[in-house]
Amino acid sequence: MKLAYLEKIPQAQATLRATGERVTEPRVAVLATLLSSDHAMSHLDVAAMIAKRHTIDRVTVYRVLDWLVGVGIAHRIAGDDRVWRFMLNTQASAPVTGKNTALHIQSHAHAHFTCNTCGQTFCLDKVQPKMNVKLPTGFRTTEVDLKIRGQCAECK
Amino acid sequence: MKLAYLEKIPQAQATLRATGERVTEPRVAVLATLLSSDHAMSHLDVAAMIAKRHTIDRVTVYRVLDWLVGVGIAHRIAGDDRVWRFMLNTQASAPVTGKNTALHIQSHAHAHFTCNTCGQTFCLDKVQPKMNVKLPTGFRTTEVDLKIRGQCAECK
DNA sequence: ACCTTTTTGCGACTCAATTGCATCTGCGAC
DNA sequence: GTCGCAGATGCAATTGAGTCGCAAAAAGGT
Repeated sequence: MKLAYLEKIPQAQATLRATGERVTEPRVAVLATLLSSDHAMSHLDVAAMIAKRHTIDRVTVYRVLDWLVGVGIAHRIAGDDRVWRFMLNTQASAPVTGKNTALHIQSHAHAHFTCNTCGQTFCLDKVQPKMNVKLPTGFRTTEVDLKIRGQCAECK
Repeated sequence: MKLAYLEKIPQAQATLRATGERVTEPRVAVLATLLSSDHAMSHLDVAAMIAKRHTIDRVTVYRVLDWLVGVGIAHRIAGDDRVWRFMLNTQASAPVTGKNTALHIQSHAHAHFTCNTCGQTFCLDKVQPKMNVKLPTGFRTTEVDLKIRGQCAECK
């Protein structure tokens, strides 16, 4: 069962406190919103959700979202509509560190799925892409994103 | 050896003629520009390149670029700066058609490399990502993009 | 409760991309 | 060759995501 926004507030506060940074009301609200969502949200999605209960400035939402990315709680996904979407990190979505020309992506490479029908983007934590990618000589890898488009289970 | 813009014009005209659509001067110019580039170009890159010889409206560049994508000659890549970049398709970059839950990406999945230093994006045609991705039940795949970030051979 | 540092809110701004509309042009028909 | 018109272009105005500067507000240690 999916818990709603309000019920996620304590968890959001705890997570924020664990960072050692300031626990502000907008940060709690944004994080609780992300916690209550199973798909990636744009800054506007987040702002609209919060606006049902509090007033919040769109710029603050942008800044909190960026800050969450900076401290490693969330990550951003480039959408096909040139809008950033945000989603919480999980253990399974740690950054991939490559070695040299022959890159062997161990596991935990980052995979996203975007539904062409409903437009929602999901983070495929359980997906373990085993990729054997041979880059041209002299190329070094620091990060890998796998983006899959298609239709989700709801939209078939 | 990399051929320059002017020398690519006949090839551009031939490719356009093959589509059966109108062969206009802006289309030839845009396509010749893409043909003369080894990396992905933004609409502004293209417009600036063409502007050295002809005058062209930015909106026309947008429209021609979109049209090239529509007829299957080029494809667009979402950059981290929310700017679209365009690159010609090659045989090796055909769309991937998935089957069902257990997706087995044969080959020719689309891979791009973006250099964190010089910012250029290359299409990795020679890369044959062998991926074995297991999607959640009910998800169907129509398209796959692999985006790799790091440093290119020039920028080490 | 006080003080310092960090965040927030607000307004103005940037810039890629889009839209509406009038004009022009590629190209098939004659 | 030139005529006609569907389709393409140019221009001006608009949209909308994201950013910046700055003054006011709030977090958290003392």
